[in-house]
Amino acid sequence: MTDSQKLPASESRAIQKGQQTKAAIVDAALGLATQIGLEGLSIGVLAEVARMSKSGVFAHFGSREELQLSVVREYHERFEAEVFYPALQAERGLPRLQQLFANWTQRTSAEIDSGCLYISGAAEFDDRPGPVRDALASSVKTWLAAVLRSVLQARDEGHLAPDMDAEQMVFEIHGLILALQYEARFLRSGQSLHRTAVGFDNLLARYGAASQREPDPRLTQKKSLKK
Amino acid sequence: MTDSQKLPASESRAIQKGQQTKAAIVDAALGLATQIGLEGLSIGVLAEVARMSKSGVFAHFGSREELQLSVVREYHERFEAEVFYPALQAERGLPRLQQLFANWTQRTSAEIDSGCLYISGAAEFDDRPGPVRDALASSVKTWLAAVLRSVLQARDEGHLAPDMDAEQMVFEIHGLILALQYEARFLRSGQSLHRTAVGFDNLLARYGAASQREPDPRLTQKKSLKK
DNA sequence: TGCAAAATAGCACGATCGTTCTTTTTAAGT
DNA sequence: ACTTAAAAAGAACGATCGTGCTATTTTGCA
Repeated sequence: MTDSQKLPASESRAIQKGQQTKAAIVDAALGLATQIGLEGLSIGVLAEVARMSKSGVFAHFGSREELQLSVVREYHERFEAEVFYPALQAERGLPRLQQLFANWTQRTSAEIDSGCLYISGAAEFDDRPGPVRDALASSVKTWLAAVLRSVLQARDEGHLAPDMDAEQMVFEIHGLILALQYEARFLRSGQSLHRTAVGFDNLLARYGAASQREPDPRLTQKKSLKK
Repeated sequence: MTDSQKLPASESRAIQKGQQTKAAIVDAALGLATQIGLEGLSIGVLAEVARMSKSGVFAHFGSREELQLSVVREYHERFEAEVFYPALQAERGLPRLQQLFANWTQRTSAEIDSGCLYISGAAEFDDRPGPVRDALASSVKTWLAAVLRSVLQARDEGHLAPDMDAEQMVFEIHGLILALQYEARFLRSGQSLHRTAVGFDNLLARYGAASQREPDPRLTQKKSLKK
C-alpha cells in the first residue's frame, strides 16, 4: 500500500474512464437526436461531434439501437430531473399541478436545446415496432401517469371538482403541450406560450378550479343557436 | 382549374403515359411517407414498391427533394378533398365547423392509412430548413387559416360568443387533434376518439356555443351533465 | 407504318451507413 | 516501473444512399 506515489487527490478516480466518455457520447447524442431525430442519429456524425473514431464510439454500445436506447434513457432522467422532481417542492394539489405544467411548458418551448424527444420520437416510431419504441412509450406513459396522479391529488384536495374526469383533463393538457411544440417550433408562432397558458386556465375553469373567475353569463343561457 | 381547351376525343390519349406513372409513383411514395416519414423515403425502396427501376423513378423528379415536394403537394390536395371540401356542404357557421372537425378527426385517427403527414412532417422538419419545410408549413397554415375562417363565421352567425378569441380556439382545437394522433397512434390508447370529442364539446361550451345540443344520438354524452 | 421524342432501364460513381476485426494507445492495479 | 486489461483507433466489409450518364424500350403522331 504505497499510497505516497499515487494519492487520489482528485475524486474522479473512482469513475472509470470509459464510463465518463460514454456519458459524454450520450450527451452529444442526445443533442443530435433532439435536433435531427432518433432515426437521423448516425454513428459517423456522432463520432466527429464527440471528436472520436467511429469504432471508438460504437464500442460503447455494440449496436445503433442500444445507442438510441441510451439516448432515450438519458432523456427520461433529464426530463424527470428538470420537470418532475422540482415540482414536488410545490404544495400537493393544484399548486403542484400548476408547477408541473409550467415546467413542462418551459421545457417544451425552450429554443436553446431543441424540442421534446417524446414528441419527435412518437412521430418517428409510431409505425416502427421495437425496443426503442417500447422505451419511448414506457417513458411517456410514466410521465403522463405522474400528471394524472397530480390531477387526482388536486381533486382530492378540493382544488378541482369532485366529479371531474381526470384522464380527460390530462388528455387536454397533453394537447396543449403538443400544440405548443407544433406551433412554436414548427410554425414559429410567437404567441404559442401565451395560448398555452390561456388554454390551461380554461381547463382549470372547466374542471372546477379557479372559482375566483366569474362564470360567463353567456354560458348559462342556451339561446342564439339559430340565426 | 378547368382546362377545357383541349378536348381529349374520347380516350385518355391526352394524358401522357409519363404523367400517369408519375401519379402512381407519387401515390406509392405518399403511402411510404406516411408510414416511415418524408425523410425515410428512399428512391430505392420506392422503386421496388412501384415495380420500376431506380433511375426510372428518379427521372420523374430529378432530385429526392422534388419527390418529397410532390408528396407534400399530393397530400395537400387529398387533405383538401377529404377534409375541407366535403365540409362546405354543411351550413356555414357552427355546423360547418363541426363537420370540419369531424372530418379532421376521422382522417387523423384512420388506422388503415397512417397518420397525418402534417404532424410527422412537422417533427421531422422543425429543425431542417428548406423547400420541403416551407411547403409543409405553408400547407398547414393554409389549413389552419381555413379552420380559423370557419370559427369566425360561426361567431358571426351568433353560434359562438361575439367576443371570443378565435385564434385561441383554433389553437386548442389543434391541440385536441395532436393529442388524438399522439395517444391513438403512438400510445395505442383506445379512448382517444372519445376524449377528442369530449374536448371539442368543452371548447364549444367555453367559447359560447349552446352547451346543450339538439338531441343528436351520436353526440349525446354518456356522462351526466346535471347542473 | 415509320420516326422522333418521351419514358424507362442499366450501370456505375462517390459517399455514408452499421458493423466486425485487428492493432495501438491509455489507464489501473500491484 | 511493470503488467494487464480496458479503451480507442484504424481499416475494411457489404449494403444502401442519391445521382449522373448511356442505352433501350415504349409511346404518340405524321
